[in-house]
Amino acid sequence: MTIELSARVTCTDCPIRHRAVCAYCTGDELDVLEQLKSYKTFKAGEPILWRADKLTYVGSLVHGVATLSKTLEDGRTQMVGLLLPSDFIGRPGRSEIEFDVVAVTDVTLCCFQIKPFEALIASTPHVAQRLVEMALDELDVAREWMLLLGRKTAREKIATFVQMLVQRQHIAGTDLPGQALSLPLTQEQIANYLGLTLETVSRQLGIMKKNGILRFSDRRHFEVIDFPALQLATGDDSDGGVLV
Amino acid sequence: MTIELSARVTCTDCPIRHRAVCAYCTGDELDVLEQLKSYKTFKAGEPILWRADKLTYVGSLVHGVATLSKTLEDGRTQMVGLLLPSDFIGRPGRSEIEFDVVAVTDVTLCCFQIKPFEALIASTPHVAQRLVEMALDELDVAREWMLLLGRKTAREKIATFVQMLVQRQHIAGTDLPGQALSLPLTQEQIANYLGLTLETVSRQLGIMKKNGILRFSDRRHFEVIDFPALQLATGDDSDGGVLV
DNA sequence: GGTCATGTTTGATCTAAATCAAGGAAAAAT
DNA sequence: ATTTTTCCTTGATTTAGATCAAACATGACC
Repeated sequence: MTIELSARVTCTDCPIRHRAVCAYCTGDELDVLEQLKSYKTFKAGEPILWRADKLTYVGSLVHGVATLSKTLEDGRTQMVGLLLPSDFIGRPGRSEIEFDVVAVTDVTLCCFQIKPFEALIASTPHVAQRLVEMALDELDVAREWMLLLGRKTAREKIATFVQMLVQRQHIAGTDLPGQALSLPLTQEQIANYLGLTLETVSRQLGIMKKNGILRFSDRRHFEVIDFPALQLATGDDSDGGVLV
Repeated sequence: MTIELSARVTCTDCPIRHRAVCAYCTGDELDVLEQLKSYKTFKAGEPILWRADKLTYVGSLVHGVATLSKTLEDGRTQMVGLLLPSDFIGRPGRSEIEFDVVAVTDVTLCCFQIKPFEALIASTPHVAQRLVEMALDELDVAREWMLLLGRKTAREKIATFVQMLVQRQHIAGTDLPGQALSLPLTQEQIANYLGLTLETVSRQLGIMKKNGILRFSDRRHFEVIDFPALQLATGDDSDGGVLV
C-alpha cells in the first residue's frame, strides 16, 4: 500500500537534486516541478510497479533500494536493474513496462503523473537532455551486466557485484578498509542479479571471507579488507567500469 | 578503410526514414539534416568504432549488419548488441564508448559530426524525443537479453535468437514457412551473442534441423518450418517480447 | 526469553555445457 | 582447378555450477 507523504521537501533541498532527472533544471524549472511532484512511500517487500500495470506515474527514487526483475513462466527470475537513490523509474512515451519493480528496503519516490511529465519533457529541454543521458548511462550498465552474465565465472560475478557496491557507496577521502558498506540484498536476491543460485553465492562469499578479502560485521554490513585482490577477482582490466 | 559515398540519397527517399533518429522530423528539419549528413561505408569485418576511440561522429545504420561487443582481458567476448538498419550508433553527450562496433556485412552509415549533432538535439526537440525513445527501446532489448544470458538454457537461447531474427525480418502477410530468412552471423558470433560456445550452437541448431523446426538452404539462409515449436522452445510466455 | 520465519552454510551428487580433439565442407584466394 | 582459409560438425571427456538435502544462524515478534 502506498502512502502520500505529508512532509514535503522543496526541490532545492532534495538530497538527489544534482543527480536526478532534474539535475540540469534552473530555479524557474524547479518551481514547475515543485507543483507537479508528490511523494509516495513503499514498505520493504512491496511491489512498486507490476509488469501488467498501466503506467500512470513516473518518478525518482529518493531513498531506499528497489529492484527491477523479469521472470520466466516457470519461475526463473533475473534481476535486470538495481535502483538506488536518484535513479529514475518509468517509461515516458510508453504506458507499459516489461518488468517488475519491487522495494527491497523502505522506499520513498518523488512522483509525477505521466501525462504532465511528458508535457514537461516536450517543453523543458533540460529534462529531456538529462533523460537521454540517464537512459544511455543505464544502457551502459545493462551492457556491462550482459558481459558479466554471459561470460564471467561465479567468482568474477561476485567480485564485480561487490566492487559495484563499493563504487556506489564509497565516500571519497575515507579509508576503504574500515569503511562499513551496506549489502541491501539477500543472497537469493544477489543470485538473481548475477544469474547464479543462492548456494553458489554463499560459497563464493565464504571463500572471499576466508581469503581475507571481505569481512562481515553482520549479515547486511561488510568492509573490503583487500581491495586489490577484489579488483583482480573481477576479471576486468584495471581501469574500472561504468557501474558507478 | 572508410570511403565517402558519392551517391547521396535525399533524406525523404531514405529507406530508414521512418524508423531512424529522424523519424519525427518535419520537412524543414530534414533539410537541416540533409546539409549535415555524410555517408561512410565499411567492408565486412572492418571495425567501425573501437573502445578506445574518441567519438567524433554518430550515425544511423542504413544497410548491413554490425555488432557491439565487449571483451575481457583474457579474450572472452560478449556481444551486447546487434545493429540492423535504422539503429543508431554513438553516444551524444559523451565522447567515449565502452565497446567495439564491427561491421559484419558491408555497411553503410549515415553520419553526423558529433558537435553539430549535439547542437541539433538541443534545437530540434523532435530529434531529442526520438533519441530518448530509441535509447529506452534499446534498454528494453538489453534487459530482455540479460534474462536470456542469466537464466535461459542453450536450447532456449538459440530459439529466442532465431525468433528475434524472424521478428525483425518477417514480412507481414507472407507465409512464414517458406519465407527465406537471412542469418547474418557465423556460429561463433552467435555463440558470443548468446553466452555459449560455438560447439553448443552447432549442436543445438543441428537438433532443431533434425526436429523439423528449421531448414537451411545454405549457411546463411534458412526458413522456419514449425513456428509454434520454436516459440515454445524460447521459454517465454506466448505474448511475445520486445525484441522487435 | 522463547518461538518462528527467514536467511545462510555446508555437504553429496548430478548434469548441462565447456573443453579438447579431429575431420569434413564450403568459400575464397591464387 | 587447386590450394588455403574459414566454418561447421561430431565425438569423448571434463568441470563449474546446479540441484538435492539437511542443519544452523539470526533477528523479528509475541
